[in-house]
Amino acid sequence: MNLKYSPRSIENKWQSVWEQEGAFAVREDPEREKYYLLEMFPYPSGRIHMGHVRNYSIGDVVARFLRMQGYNVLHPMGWDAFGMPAENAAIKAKTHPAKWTYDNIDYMRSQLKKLGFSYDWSREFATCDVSYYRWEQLFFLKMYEKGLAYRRSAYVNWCETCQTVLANEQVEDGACWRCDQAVVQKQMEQWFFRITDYVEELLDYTYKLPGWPERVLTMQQNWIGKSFGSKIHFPLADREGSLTVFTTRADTLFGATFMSLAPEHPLVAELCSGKPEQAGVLEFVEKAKLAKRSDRETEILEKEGVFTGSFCINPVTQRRIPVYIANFVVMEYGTGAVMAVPAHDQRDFELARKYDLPVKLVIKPADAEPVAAESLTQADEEDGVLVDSGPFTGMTSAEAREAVTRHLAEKGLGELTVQYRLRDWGISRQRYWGAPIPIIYCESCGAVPVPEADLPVVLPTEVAMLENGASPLPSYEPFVKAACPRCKGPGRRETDTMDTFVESSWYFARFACADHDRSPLDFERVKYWMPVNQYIGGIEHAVLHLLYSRFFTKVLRDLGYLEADEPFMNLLTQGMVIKDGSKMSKSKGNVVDPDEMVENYGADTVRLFCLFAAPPEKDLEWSAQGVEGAARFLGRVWRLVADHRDALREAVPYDGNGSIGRDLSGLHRKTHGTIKKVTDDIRDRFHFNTAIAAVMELVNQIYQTLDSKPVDEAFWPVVREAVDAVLLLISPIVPHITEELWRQLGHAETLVRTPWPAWREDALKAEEILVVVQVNGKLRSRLVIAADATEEQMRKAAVEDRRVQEFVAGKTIRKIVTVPGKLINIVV
RNA sequence: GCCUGGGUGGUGGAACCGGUAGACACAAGGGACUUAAAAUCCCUUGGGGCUUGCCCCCGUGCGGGUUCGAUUCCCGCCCCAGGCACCA
Repeated sequence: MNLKYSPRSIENKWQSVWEQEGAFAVREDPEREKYYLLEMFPYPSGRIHMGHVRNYSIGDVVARFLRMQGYNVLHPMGWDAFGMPAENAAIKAKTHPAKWTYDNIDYMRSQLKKLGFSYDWSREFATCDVSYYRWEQLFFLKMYEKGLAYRRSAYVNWCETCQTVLANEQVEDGACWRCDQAVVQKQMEQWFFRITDYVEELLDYTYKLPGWPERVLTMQQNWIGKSFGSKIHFPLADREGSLTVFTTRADTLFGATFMSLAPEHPLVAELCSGKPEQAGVLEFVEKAKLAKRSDRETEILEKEGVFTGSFCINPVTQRRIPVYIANFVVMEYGTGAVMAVPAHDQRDFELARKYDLPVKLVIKPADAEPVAAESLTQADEEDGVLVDSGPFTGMTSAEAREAVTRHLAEKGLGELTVQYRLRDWGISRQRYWGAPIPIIYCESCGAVPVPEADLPVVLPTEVAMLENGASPLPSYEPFVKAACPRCKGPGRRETDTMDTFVESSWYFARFACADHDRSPLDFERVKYWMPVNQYIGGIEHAVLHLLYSRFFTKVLRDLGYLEADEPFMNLLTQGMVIKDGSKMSKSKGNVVDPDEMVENYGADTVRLFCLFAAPPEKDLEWSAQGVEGAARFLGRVWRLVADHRDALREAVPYDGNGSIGRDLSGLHRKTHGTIKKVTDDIRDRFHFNTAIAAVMELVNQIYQTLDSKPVDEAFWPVVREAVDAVLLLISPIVPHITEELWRQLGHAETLVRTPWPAWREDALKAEEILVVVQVNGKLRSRLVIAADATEEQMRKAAVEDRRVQEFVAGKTIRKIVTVPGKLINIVV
C-alpha cells in the first residue's frame, strides 16, 4: 500500500493536532533554561509575502530545534497594527481602519497557521488594541514626569503626501521613507523623546553586543555620530555677546580668518540689521533655505556666502574677522556656526578664494617645510605641526587641540566638548490611526498630562475618515473637548498620535506577560524571559526600530518596569527575497504569492526551499525550479518510508552494539556524522542550507544501501536508525511530512515532543581513512590507510606509493609535512 | 570622501582553524522504464590538452607577497551592494 505524498491533508491534520495539544504554549519554568526567540512582527497589510515566509521559517526552525534540545522556548507572534496604510485603504474602500486592520489580521493569522509555524498563539495581540496602547500612554506620562518626553517648537520634516511629520530616521535621501515624497522643513510644536539622554549608553553597548552583525552596529555608531572637539567663543567686535562654534580642529584656531553661520542661525537678523548689507543678506538667506530643501538629495551646491556687515574677534590672534553666512553650514549640527580656516578646510578654502578672504597657513607636515599660503591650490586637511601659532608653535596637532582649548578655558572662551549627530526622536504624528498622546491643552495651564486614573485615552472609532487623508481627530469635538485636569476649565485634547515606532519599541517585553489588563509589564515574567535571545528580521530596521527599541528598553528599565539593559542579545538580519534580480514588488510584477505556493506544493516544500536556496543573511533568489527540486526531495523522503514501511516498522534501530558489515557500518557512520553536522550547522551558524544538504547526502546513501540486498539481520536496524535520524533532523524544517512519517513508522509520540538526536563519537570513527598525498603542494595520490596508523606509517605508505614514486623519482626528498589522518606533502 | 559587507562553474551555493576547490541542488545533454507522456531511476557536466590515464596543464575579480601548501593570511588595485556625508 503506497500512499502518495499529498501535503494538504497531512498538513491540516498535524496543524490541528499541535493546536489541540497546545504544543507550543509555554510558561515560566525556573528548572529549564529559557530561550526567547522572536521574529519582527508584521504590519497587517493584507497578506503575508515571501519575505515574511522566509523570516518566519528561519525563526521556526530555530524554535523547533531548541525545543527538541530541551529549552523552554518562548516564540510569540503579534501585529504591528497602527499605521498609515490602514487609513489610506480605509478611505479607498470606504471602511474604517480598525475593520480593515482586524480583517487583515484574521486572514494573515490563518496564513501563518497554514505554514505550520510553532507560535504560542495564546500571547498574540495587536498594538492597536486598547489593552496594549493604554500602557504606552502610561509610559508617556512617566517619561513626561522625568522630562524624557517634552514639547518644543522645531523645524521638522514634513511629508505633504502623508500629511505628517517624520523623524530624522524616517527620512531617506531627503524623501519620506514610505511614500518617497520630498520632505520639507516646517516649524511646528512637537513632542519629542529625549533619546539624546541615552546617547552614551546606546553607543557604549554597540561595543557590548557581540551577537549583532558588525554592519548593523557600525550603522548605529555612524547614526549616533560622536565626535570630540571644542566649543570656542568668538566675542563680537562692536557689541556685547559672542558667537560660539564647534570644531574638531582647535589646533587650527590661529588660521581662522573669518566666520561662517548657517542661514537659519538665530543671530543673523541682528548681525546685519542697520548695515548696508542687510537687504542682500536677507535675500541670500531666503534663497539658501529654498535651495536646501530642493537640492538636498542631489548634487552638492556650489559654496556661496554673504558678508553680514559684522565682525568678531579671533580669541587667540585678537584680529577682527568678518562674519559671513554660508550656504553649506547646517543649523542642526554643532552650533550652526563654523570658524573658517581656509588653509586647512576645503570648504572654507573655496569660499575664501571666491570672496578673496585671507588664507593663513598654520599647520605644516611633520617632515617638511611649510608652503606659502598663496601657492595653495587646495586646503591641507592633514594633522601636522603648528606654525605661526604664537606659544603653540611647534606642537603637534593632537597636542595643540588640547592645549589651545585649555588656554581658552582659562579665559572662559572655550571648553572641550563632545558632539553627536543623533537628535531627539520626534514622535508626534498628525495621523488618526495611532495611539493618542495623553495630553490636554488648557488656556490657562498650558499642556497638562492626562491623570493616570483617566487612562486610557481611547482612540474614537466612530469617526468618519476624511477624503483628503488628513486626520479626522481635530474636527471631532467629542474627542477634542475635555476639561483641564488641573483647573477643570475648558481644554482641548492633543490630536496628534504617537509614531508607530513607539509601539514596536516595547512589544517584545509585552509578549512575556500574562495579565494584559492590570499592569503594563509583569515584572517577574519579563525578568524570566527578557532579553530576547535571538531576534530575526530585515536589515532595513538597522537604525529605526532597532535603535528605538534599545532606547525604550533602557527607559523602561530606569522607570523600574524591567531589568534588561538591552532588548536583543543576538540579531540575525536576513536577506531579501528577490526574483529576476530585484526585490519582489507589485510594480515590477515579480511577486510570488505564498498562498498559491502552499496550495500547489504544501507548506513544507515552501519552507524547505526558502531555507535551502541560500544562507539566511544573504538575498534569496526565488526559483520555480528550485521549488520543484525541494518538492522532489520530500517525495524521495516520503517514498523512503512508504516503500519499505513494514520492514522499517519491525526493525529496532541499530544502537551501535554488535558488529556489522562494511557497507552498513558506512551508513551508520554517515548517520552519526550527519546528526553532528546538522546540529552544529543549526546551533552555531543558522546555516540551514548546508544542514539540508547533509541530510540529502544521508538520504542518497540510504537509497544506495537499499539497492544492495539485505544480507544480514543488521540491515533493517541500521537503515531504520538512518531513516529515524533523517526525520528527526529535518523535522524543524519540514514539520508536517516528518510527523506523518514518524507516526507511520510506529512512534507514539509526536516529533514536537521527541528529543533532538545525539551523535556518538565512537560511531564517527572509521577503521580506514583517506589520506591525500601531495608532492610540492600538488595533489598526486590518495591512500586508504588504517585510521590508527602512526605518522611514521603514513609517511612510509606515501613514499612507497606507486604514483608518488613517479613524481619523486630522481629527486631528493627535502621535507615531508604530515597532517595526521588527513594529508602528506612531500617536498622535493 | 569615510565605514561595512561581498566577488568561486551555465545558475543557487559548499569548502567551519591555511590542507582533495566546486559538496548539495538547479539547469543542460545522454540513457532506462513506457504504445506515449508524466513520475521515477541511471550516466555525463569548470576550461584546455593528448599519449584516453582513475593522466597532465590551467582555474576562486586583478597584481604581488608569506608558506611545504592560499578561495582562506598580508600588501596594492578593480568592480558590485548597503550605510553615512558640505557634520565643521
